[in-house]
Amino acid sequence: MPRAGLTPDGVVAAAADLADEVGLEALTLTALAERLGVRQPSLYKHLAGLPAVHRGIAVTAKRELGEVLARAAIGRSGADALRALARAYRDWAIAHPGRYAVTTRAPAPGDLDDEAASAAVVDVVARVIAPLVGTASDDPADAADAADAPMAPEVVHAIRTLRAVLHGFVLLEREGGFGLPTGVADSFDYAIERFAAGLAAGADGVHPG
Amino acid sequence: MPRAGLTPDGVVAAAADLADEVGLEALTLTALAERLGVRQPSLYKHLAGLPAVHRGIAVTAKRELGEVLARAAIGRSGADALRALARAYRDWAIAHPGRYAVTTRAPAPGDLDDEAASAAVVDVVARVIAPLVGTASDDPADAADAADAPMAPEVVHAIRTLRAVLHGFVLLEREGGFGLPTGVADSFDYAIERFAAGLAAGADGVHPG
DNA sequence: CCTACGTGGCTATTGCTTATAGCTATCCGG
DNA sequence: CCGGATAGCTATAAGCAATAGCCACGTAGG
Repeated sequence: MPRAGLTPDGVVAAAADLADEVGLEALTLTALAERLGVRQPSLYKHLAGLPAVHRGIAVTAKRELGEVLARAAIGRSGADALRALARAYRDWAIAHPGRYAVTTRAPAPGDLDDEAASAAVVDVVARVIAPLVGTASDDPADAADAADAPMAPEVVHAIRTLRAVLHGFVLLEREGGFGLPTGVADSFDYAIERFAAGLAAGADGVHPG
Repeated sequence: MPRAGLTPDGVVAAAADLADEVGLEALTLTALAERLGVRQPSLYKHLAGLPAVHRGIAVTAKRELGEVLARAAIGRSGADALRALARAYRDWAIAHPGRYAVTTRAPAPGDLDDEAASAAVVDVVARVIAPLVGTASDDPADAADAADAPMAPEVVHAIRTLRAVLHGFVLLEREGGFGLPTGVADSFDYAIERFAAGLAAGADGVHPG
């Protein structure tokens, strides 16, 4: 019996692809082992069970998402960067449903790799959003600062809000939460424009007129 | 062996409570049967398996949520109604995690009860949001109209956006997607205020200044 | 009153899942 | 070239949903 030559990283990579194809719920160790040409218990030589597989997918997926978002925002600023970031997020989530499903899970406390990957994603979003918050100063230096200094509460709120919009939209779209798929892309663009407008409106002025 | 006197509705009610307590993922037929003082296969005399249990929870939960939202919006209008609706949504979702998890699933096509319950929730949201969309006319008649006539695309977009914000926030909060729980309520309020401000800003004016 | 049928609850079983225990053969370092 | 670490295997346990088939409860009909 020749060895299959598996590695933890290889198993995780195969698991991520399989999760994207069949959905995270349908990702079983048996199916994963079959794809790797190996019996199910053999996977335990490389990873400590299904939770470890999920965690592995989460770390690589967060790294990928962080890179995709960063690339999308390169060379753009202001609302333009926000639009590009949002579209890249949605496109990636739709293209990688299995990876995405595990991306929103918080890292286990003390899991440094996972924490770093998660922080990298938040950092990209922070750099795009910080200049848009409140009285919308367009000084690029603000964006750089946002990564180093502790963020202002309003920036934290804005980041969470954007993540909620993005995450909620992707999830509702995927689970068919919207009635017809008609114009979901338009609705998404609308959501991003409204969010940008809301940020630009500043800390006051909720009531129209 | 005396009969336990179960009914489909009773089983669903117990399942909803159990799901809130242990989480939807941990809601097993075995645990549900045990709580009802019955063996697991007996449940099949009343409901066609786990998917039917989920569907039953979904219908009752959507009805409950629709009522809670409607009650919260009574006697309020404009951004006030929006705030009350949003808080009621979040409170209910946090208080009923099991029910909530199944609330966002789309009804099976042709499932009239589920479709009606889902439509009722959307209807409440529509009545609150419609007056706030675009140039924010405050005529209460608009709200009533929104339920009867086909909704304008912008209203559909706005409803979807609000649902995405609410759903995304609740999910990220529950899964610990936000780093520290610090100020999540503040962030939620911020999100709603920004959303309201974005609606009030009208269809144009994305760029600040 | 009392019988007979419908049905609610049961046991037994199947097939799927994750996970562990223990064996063997392979590969690499000394 | 040999010996130890280990990658893969078989066998197996425990928990899950779901089906098949049995039996006793309880009530509708005579």
